[in-house]
Amino acid sequence: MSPRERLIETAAELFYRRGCHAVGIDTILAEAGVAKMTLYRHFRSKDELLLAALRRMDERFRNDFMAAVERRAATPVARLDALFDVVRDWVRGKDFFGCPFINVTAEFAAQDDPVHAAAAEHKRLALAFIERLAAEAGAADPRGLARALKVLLEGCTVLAQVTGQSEFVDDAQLAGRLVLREALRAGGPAPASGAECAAPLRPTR
Amino acid sequence: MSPRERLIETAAELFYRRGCHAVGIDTILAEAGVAKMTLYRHFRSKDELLLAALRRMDERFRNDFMAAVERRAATPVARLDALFDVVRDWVRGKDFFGCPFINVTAEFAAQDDPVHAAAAEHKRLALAFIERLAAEAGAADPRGLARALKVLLEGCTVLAQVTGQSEFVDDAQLAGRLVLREALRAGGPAPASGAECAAPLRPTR
DNA sequence: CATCCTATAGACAGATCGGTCTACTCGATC
DNA sequence: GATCGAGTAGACCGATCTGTCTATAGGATG
Repeated sequence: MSPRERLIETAAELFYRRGCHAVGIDTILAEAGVAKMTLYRHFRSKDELLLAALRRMDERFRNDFMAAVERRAATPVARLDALFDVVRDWVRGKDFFGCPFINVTAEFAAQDDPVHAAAAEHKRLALAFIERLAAEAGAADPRGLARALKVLLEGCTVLAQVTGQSEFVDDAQLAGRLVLREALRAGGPAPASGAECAAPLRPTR
Repeated sequence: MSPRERLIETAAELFYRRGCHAVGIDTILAEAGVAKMTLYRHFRSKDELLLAALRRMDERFRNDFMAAVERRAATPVARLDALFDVVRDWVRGKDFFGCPFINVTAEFAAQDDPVHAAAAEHKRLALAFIERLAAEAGAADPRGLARALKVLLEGCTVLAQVTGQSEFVDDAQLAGRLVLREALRAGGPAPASGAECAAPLRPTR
């Protein structure tokens, strides 16, 4: 792995688990085994390294997330439910420290800050993925359904982070099934595909 | 206002809007107009000042929040809906920088850190308030209803913070009414009080 | 008036911060 | 073999960080 790659990977991990302002450049350099001059040959500043790390996290996170959802369920409706299962696995992991994109906005509160903007862009793309699933599922209002589910997903993620209780994902999933059922009943052209929602309102695991 | 009070108030505001690690002691001292020795006479360290500021924010936040909810609606059911209205007012304000308790967990990720624990305690108390309302509303499962609503509230708060779109509160409120209707239908002893939920599924403002 | 407590102002220490600079090594290419 | 670019090691700079120290002022209480 090239020095540049090692820097981005190491920065992404350290920024995520310790916070951006709490991690110094020297720590990243030591962990990555890279000289300081090499860092500044590739990036203008610490903030640019942070931006690169965020872009990397965005790619990886969305790819992994989408792949996990699609691996877990086959139909669009089932995948909308599987969103919560994937989040559950995530928040239960020992490497879970909340959503990295929410976390950076806590340290870069200004909306027009490039770091904050990168986090907002991630949320926009993640929402678009859910909306695509919602459209495939035949929801009358895919955008509204996606936004409601996204609210539930974000909510259980932060509550799991703050309280340490992954059970909030179960509560979110139950509410999600309610929302899903309603959204598909309202104008779903394929009532048969909604059958999965009539299943018992329990987390799948 | 005593120097101690000025320190706590100033620290609460600065930590909230700029982040804990991004704000230095000297900045707080200058803003509060307090000498450095006075700070260390009242608090052992910066972290203890942060803890005091968090406790202050917890008290004020929950008091203001509960008062706003009770001012806005009279019945328990209506108050459960008004939770979202209060959050909407909050996130639309220019002094909104996300939930301060979520924000500190981004900078103090360790669950056993006192700062993180203070944030978790705040969430526990805030949830208890909603659960009390849910019980008064006659929900068959007050705990489950409260947790579902809390997930929605947290979710729309963080999405408003990251994306800058307060409309996520509307989506959350719509989903909340769905959850509320279902929770009251399941075992509500007072079906009449659930009439408010049969109202049009639109944000009240 | 004397004493005591609180608070102030500001110097100071030791560490760490982001960032720059020089000197050197290594490997590939011409 | 000479050259060049990328990377390394580490000194170095000015700024900033948390926290301690001294000296002094003012107000309340004895």
